Amino acid sequence: MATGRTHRPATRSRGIPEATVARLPLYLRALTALSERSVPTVSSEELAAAAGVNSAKLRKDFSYLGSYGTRGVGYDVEYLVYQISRELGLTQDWPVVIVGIGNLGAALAGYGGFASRGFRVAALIDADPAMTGKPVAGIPVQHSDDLEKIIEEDGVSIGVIATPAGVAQQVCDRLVAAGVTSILNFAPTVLSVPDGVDVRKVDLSIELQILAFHEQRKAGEESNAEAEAEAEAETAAAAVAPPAPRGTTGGAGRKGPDGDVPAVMPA
Amino acid sequence: MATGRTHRPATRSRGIPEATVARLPLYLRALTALSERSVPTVSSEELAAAAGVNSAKLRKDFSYLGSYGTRGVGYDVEYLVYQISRELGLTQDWPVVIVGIGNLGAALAGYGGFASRGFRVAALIDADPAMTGKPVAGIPVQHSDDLEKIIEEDGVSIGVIATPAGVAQQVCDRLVAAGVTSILNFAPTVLSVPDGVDVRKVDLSIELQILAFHEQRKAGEESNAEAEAEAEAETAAAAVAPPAPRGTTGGAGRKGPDGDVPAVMPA
DNA sequence: ATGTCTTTGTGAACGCGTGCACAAAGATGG
DNA sequence: CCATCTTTGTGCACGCGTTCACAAAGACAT
Repeated sequence: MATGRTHRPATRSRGIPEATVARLPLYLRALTALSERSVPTVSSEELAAAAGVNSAKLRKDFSYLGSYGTRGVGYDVEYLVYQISRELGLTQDWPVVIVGIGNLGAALAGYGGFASRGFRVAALIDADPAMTGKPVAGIPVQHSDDLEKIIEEDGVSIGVIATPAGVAQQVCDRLVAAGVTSILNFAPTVLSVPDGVDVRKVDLSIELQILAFHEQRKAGEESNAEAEAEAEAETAAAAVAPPAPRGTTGGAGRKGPDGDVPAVMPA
Repeated sequence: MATGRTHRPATRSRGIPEATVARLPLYLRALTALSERSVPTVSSEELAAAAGVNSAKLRKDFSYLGSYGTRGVGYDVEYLVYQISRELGLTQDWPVVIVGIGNLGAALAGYGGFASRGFRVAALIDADPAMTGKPVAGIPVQHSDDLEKIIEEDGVSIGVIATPAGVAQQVCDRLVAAGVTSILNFAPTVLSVPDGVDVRKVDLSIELQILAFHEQRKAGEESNAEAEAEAEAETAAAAVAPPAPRGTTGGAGRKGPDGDVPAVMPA
């Protein structure tokens, strides 16, 4: 999960739980795959397997949408594709602007998964004048001076930020001021937005860090098979690189106002 | 959040809740920013604001790691950076391979957020012979024939898949067979892996679809201010594009409009 | 029509995550 | 040394999400 919702905390949207909404695209993908293979119907068990979830969960998810299945048979693939698409709002056209055409922005511009689901890349925007006019994925890059004009003319309500972290907030502000109400943020920053604007964040390095955590745990488990492990590796760690917990009062402990402090060099 | 864990369902890892682990990188980022500005200490309130979370949640999260704060003062920034880094396993070096050097793979290879957090790009791998030897982000691309050798020689345990969906599963199988135990998957497919292997998924289009859902809801709310809205737009929608609820034998019907095929083009 | 068999839809129980609210801990000043 | 003030750490309650398990619904055969 590279995901993390930000705004709109636990507000059930129109009776459909957030967790369910987040899984609908998953079902939709599995269903379109079946549709292409001309499979007419599918059971909750089969579809759940294809989507990588539990079948009970899938049935409950669908129950929020309505009773679209047939007992004893399963779900009609085409019908379900349509119902989910409609629920997600994919039956209409969503113009999207991508701001920041670096490697990532270019990758996004060329990503087939967008166009295939109702998202249309209305414009690519970059602050670098050298990029202006250069076609990326077949679309000419426009200069960020025209950001407001582009958004208003095309009625864009969804913006993707793929800029460096330093300028993400100001880009965000301009997008919002121009009328964008949903933002997908790839920059590693916390964006602050007014009420009514949704922000979703995708952070590439966070996912890796979570993997590292589990990886470390796996490695630790197999070496310290016994109990011993439980007793905080604190002492051992302290021997390696021990910034003092706090100046402390009495302790002679090396207080380090700016002690060496290991690793994690600045981004 | 663009994210979604896959394997390892609700297993509390060593007493630290998954939800907390997922937030640690967030805190770490905020803390390193403070560290760069040489801020010595920070209160839970301030740090929570910087990380975009609730302060009670932050304190509870930290309480799982231990008592690293000082009442009446706050947390020592440097010390906390170290503790979180250690908990996440970032004090050690994690060699990572990226498979599939298209636009996205190239973006990942050059992403600063990796190197700055203990992740080292050990190799870039692509199946296209034309790519072999070509430097991307300063690292020469290697051919996928050498995948197993690279992984074993470098002791790589984390792999990133940025290939087209069609080959993601086989790439995954080869990675796992060669010894990789954590996988970050950018291909829009459900990967199946043996027990003991962690998979995390980042799907760019899923995030947009979730945004679209909320966007649609927002738009619907303001236009249908009254009750009327509640009564399923079923009939109206059916008039627009109504695949029969149970196509049965007759209508083979509209094949999937979108070639789902994901892109993330290989070269 | 009737019975059997498959699969959905959901009531209910459970567990995790979140947020409140407060006591305990320590800093700071007199 | 005592009083006051700030901020942490956490017990507790609540709500969301997940899972189980089963009754109801329909297909299908006889």
